[in-house]
Amino acid sequence: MTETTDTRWLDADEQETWRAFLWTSRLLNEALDRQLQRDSGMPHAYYMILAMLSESPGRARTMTELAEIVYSSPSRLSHAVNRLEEAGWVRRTKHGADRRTTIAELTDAGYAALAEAAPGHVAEVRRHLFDPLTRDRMLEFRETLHALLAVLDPDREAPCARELG
Amino acid sequence: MTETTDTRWLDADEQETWRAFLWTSRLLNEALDRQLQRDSGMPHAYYMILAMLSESPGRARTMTELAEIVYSSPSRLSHAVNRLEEAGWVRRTKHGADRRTTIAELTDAGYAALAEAAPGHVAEVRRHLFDPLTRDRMLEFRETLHALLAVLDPDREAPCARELG
DNA sequence: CTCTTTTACTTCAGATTTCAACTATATCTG
DNA sequence: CAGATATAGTTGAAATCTGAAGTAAAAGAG
Repeated sequence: MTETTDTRWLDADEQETWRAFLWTSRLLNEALDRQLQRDSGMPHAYYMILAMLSESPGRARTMTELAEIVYSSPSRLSHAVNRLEEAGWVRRTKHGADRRTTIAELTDAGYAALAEAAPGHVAEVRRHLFDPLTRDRMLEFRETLHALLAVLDPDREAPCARELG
Repeated sequence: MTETTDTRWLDADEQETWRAFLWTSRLLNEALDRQLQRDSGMPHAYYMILAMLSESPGRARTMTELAEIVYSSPSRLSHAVNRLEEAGWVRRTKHGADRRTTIAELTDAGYAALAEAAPGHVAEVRRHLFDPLTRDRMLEFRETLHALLAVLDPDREAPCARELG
């Protein structure tokens, strides 16, 4: 509590890097949210839920798994799935063996909505994230992000855990 | 409208890069929000408003300037300043010459709150963003972010516009 | 000097997120 | 098996954010 330690402030380069990261992520997120909301009537967070479900075996996941995959709190996911269920894009089922767990399943309508939203969304991601970068820069960017993720989310199985053995 | 063009989907590397960026920015933002909310009772967005005001001449800015600096919509800023004013951290004044414009000014209490919040916040940024990166990686990361910002926010005066002349 | 347009900001309503309970089921302990 | 604890998920209220509409003042057009 009594933090007598001197703070090591950010130097100019760090300051600029930090703010660049902040603004970049905010602007990118806003651009994607606007595009998806305008063209497909859903926020980006909801698109991601549909996308992750579509890649899951049987297009279904337990709520807990799904929350982990989309980096969402259980509460936020629950609210979101409520809306997605209202839209008819996701269906909830009860797990047979463990009756605590709920399974969220992508409906055909949900898959169709995703399929229709995807091209515009991908175009937006490409335009803002990949078009401005050379391939090499993109790959080194990814390495940097993985280094950050390793600290931010240590428990996650590292996506680049090839060097482990 | 009739988008007959075939979508160029993301390849595996792009997909991984995109999601790494998404999760990194989300996790970092959540970490900072939690730390600031817990230790200083304010969300990160509000901290940023105080911080930007503190760096402004006279610790004051018009609402429009402030909104641009913190990359916020006028509406969001207005709501935020309402709360900051309730907290006694910011004061609104009317501009003399142009009676449309409102000036937001950091109060002494606001400066004090900022000063108290800063060390913990900076430590969190350092821990999550800079400790995991070498200096070179940090600098190249910054270049990449500037390349993205140039597209996301073309009207902004580029922070690295040295090459222009 | 009116009329129109722009600019600066606020407000309203609705949507989403957060955080703290809360319910229900399963598991573990003795 | 009874009781404690852990897990899975939901709910409700408060906070925040969004987008559209509204207000007021300034600037421009005729």
